Amino acid sequence: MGIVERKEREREEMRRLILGAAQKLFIANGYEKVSIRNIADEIEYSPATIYLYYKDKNELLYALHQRGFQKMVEEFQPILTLTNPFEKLVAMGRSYIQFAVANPELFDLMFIMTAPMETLEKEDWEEGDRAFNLLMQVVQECIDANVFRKQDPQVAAMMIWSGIHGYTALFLRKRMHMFPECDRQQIMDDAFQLFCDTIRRGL
Amino acid sequence: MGIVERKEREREEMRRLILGAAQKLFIANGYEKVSIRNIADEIEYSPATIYLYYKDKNELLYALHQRGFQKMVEEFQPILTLTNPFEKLVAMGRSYIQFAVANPELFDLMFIMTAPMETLEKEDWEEGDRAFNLLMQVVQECIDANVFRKQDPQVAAMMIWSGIHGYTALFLRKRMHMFPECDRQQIMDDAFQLFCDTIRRGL
DNA sequence: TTGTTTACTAAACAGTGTTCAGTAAGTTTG
DNA sequence: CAAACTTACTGAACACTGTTTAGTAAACAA
Repeated sequence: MGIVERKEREREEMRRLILGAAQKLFIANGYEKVSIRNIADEIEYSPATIYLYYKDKNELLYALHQRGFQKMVEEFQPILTLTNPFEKLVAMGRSYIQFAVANPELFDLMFIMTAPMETLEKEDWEEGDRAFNLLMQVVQECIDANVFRKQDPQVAAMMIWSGIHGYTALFLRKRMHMFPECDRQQIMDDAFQLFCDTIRRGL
Repeated sequence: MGIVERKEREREEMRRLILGAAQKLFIANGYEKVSIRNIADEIEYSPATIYLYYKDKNELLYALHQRGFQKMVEEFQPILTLTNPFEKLVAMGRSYIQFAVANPELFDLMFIMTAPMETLEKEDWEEGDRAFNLLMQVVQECIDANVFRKQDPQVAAMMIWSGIHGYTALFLRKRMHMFPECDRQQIMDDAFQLFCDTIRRGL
């Protein structure tokens, strides 16, 4: 009897339905319009039903954050074919920023909002770990190619990620509002370029 | 007749009372416990009264964010007496991180949360501008002292700020949860050190 | 066919920011 | 001093939020 299997499938189907509705609302109207009631309306179920498939809103946001990582990893795929390790690194940084500017709300969910992270209690952040390891690998390639001096790739990767993440976070969270609006993008680009040049020379 | 002056004083007094209560709740219980109703309870007024002194919650949060900057600038004061410009820069970075770790909620309000920034419509972010100029000045000193090569101090300052802000934001928003808890502080410190060494060599 | 499990929901709880009509005290004017 | 006006304040409501619980109807197992 395949009943339990069918039920399992239906359950998975329902989780996808909920998540899909959440994603739709999220992309169309931004984070603040994604309420349990709005999701419930969208799929024509009662709000309480959602709690039968996700423990709470944070868990749902974590699942959405996972979809964000999937999308990001897909977009990063072409870069991995580059042969020059430093160029690869720069391309990754540029893509990180581009992804953030093109999908600000999704990026926010992935790297800034605390809500989705509240679900991880003891176990670690898998999506982050995979993405970080990808970066670390490229840093190692740069070290092997003598672009960077010999050092701990973990620390170097952390430093690079922080550097790139810095503007992105400041920009998205409106912390470049001391500059006139027209200049902001330019300053960000210049600062990114300068960061690349600096680690090229100094790391 | 000094009545309008007295009323003005009383108004200012009331704004301080409200802000003080908000600050108290904020420091004692963190951001999520700071609701208009809680503030009203604290000062023994009705919630509606608060709206006679602050346009909305964002304006109140902006005022709180200003207090944060005051506190931060105070803590930065001793550093400005240092004579070596590069040492001064490193000390500023270290203090930025220390401030964030010691006052995570306040730092969040100052540099991560969007709510307080929603009040600025066309006018720019004064507190940010002042702090950034302070940094830019020190960067200029480093250029003058030939520690850094000749370049646009604005872009260089932006790059440095982003670099430092990066870990801080990632750390506070739980994006170092791929590392075991005991290692996080160490990795952050190492990455900070590496960032300092790198800009020393490459900027 | 009876008994049990599963899937779902209406309604409530406890909170949130914000607005508005109404009141009471303070101030000015005749 | 009394009447008119102004200011300061509040109770109650509005429209939301996440979440829980008791109860129902359908699906399944015995």
